[in-house]
Amino acid sequence: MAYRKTPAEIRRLEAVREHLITCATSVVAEVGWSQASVTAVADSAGIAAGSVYQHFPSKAALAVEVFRRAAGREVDVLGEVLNGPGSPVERLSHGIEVFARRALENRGLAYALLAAPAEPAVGAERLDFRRRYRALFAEVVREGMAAGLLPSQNGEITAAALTGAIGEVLVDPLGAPAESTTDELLAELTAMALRCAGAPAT
Amino acid sequence: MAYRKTPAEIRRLEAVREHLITCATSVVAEVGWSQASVTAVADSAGIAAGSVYQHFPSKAALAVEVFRRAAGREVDVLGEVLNGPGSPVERLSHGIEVFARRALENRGLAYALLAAPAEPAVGAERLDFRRRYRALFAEVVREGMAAGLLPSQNGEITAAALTGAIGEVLVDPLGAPAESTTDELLAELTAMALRCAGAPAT
DNA sequence: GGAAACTCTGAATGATGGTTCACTTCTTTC
DNA sequence: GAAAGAAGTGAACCATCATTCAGAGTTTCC
Repeated sequence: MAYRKTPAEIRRLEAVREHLITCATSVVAEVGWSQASVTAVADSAGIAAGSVYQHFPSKAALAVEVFRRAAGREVDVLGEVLNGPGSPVERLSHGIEVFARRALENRGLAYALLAAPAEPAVGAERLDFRRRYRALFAEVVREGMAAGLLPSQNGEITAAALTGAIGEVLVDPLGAPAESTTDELLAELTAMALRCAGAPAT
Repeated sequence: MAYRKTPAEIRRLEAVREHLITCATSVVAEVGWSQASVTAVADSAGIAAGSVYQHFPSKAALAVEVFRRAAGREVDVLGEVLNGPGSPVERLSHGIEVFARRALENRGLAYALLAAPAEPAVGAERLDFRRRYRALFAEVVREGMAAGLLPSQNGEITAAALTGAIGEVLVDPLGAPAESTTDELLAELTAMALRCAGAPAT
């Protein structure tokens, strides 16, 4: 026995891996998936292209990890709000506002997560996360119906519609330069979502 | 002067071009953009790969033409209904039903137009057509507001939301095998859309 | 210090798939 | 029928990147 990774070495490698993921996320947020070559990502992290393969078996695996980390944060935040305190309708409204505000504050990343062209592996991951958003919304809609706050409806379909509607509304502003009327956009978006779920006008 | 295309020859060439577009559309509907290689498309049309370049300067140009033709038909049909007879709310409901029914009847193509991963040129075209859908919906929403049938709202945002919502609701069933409950889906979808625009419950 | 085991490097490799082109085949005109 | 010009062919070409790998540099442990 002549070599055994010391704890410090293990930590260093882990840190490099994390740094790589962080840098890759930045690159993707800036130039999109299609322009985020292994070389570009490695350069951004200050390592050689070949070294990427010490941490990930393939570019796709790295891309999936980048997507999962970033999208996972959003699902977590949204779930936190949607399952938090307040009436179902309040939670829905607040959840959408928080989601949209976060997206508008990090447009590049949001666009990458929501809509930017990506390799198949990332596309599959995106579908999976859309399903999670749907599930979160569907649960709130069901609770709203149970509480008599929302009219009878197919919660799954409304949830899918909310997911698509929010994405579409955000994507166009995401492509455009900084929107001066963020607040109006958020107000209209949440109002639309409440109508979509059938919440009575305030 | 020793050669000059005869009218019949011009027609023949035009027919070949049309046939190529038709076959390319079928291939895309069946296997998606990413699998629709020049060779596959040419094979399907019964010509050599090189011959494609007698009709289009690049694969991207052919892909864009395929997209425009197919998406243009849908925009036309939707516009026809949305600008047809009836109250704004009726037109909106009917338009969405027609759009969704057509999509469900040609799932492969609908998926290709709405969501399938595609090269940048097609992606740009997709954005453009989404804007057209939005414009059509926005006009109906405005008319509904003017007629006092819909509450005050930002028509552009509602239109974007409708576009995204319909796409999202359809895409999942589009991926799944034939839905036995098409009618229920259509009913829920139109009901959701009317709520989204703020039409009073029937 | 030195052998063993590992990490890092970046140029070479390889796969993919759009595009080109020398050549063949077909059309037109005289 | 023959020359001129165009369309059709498909194998070769080429550009793009992800991936590999032989060698250089580091770390570990005796």
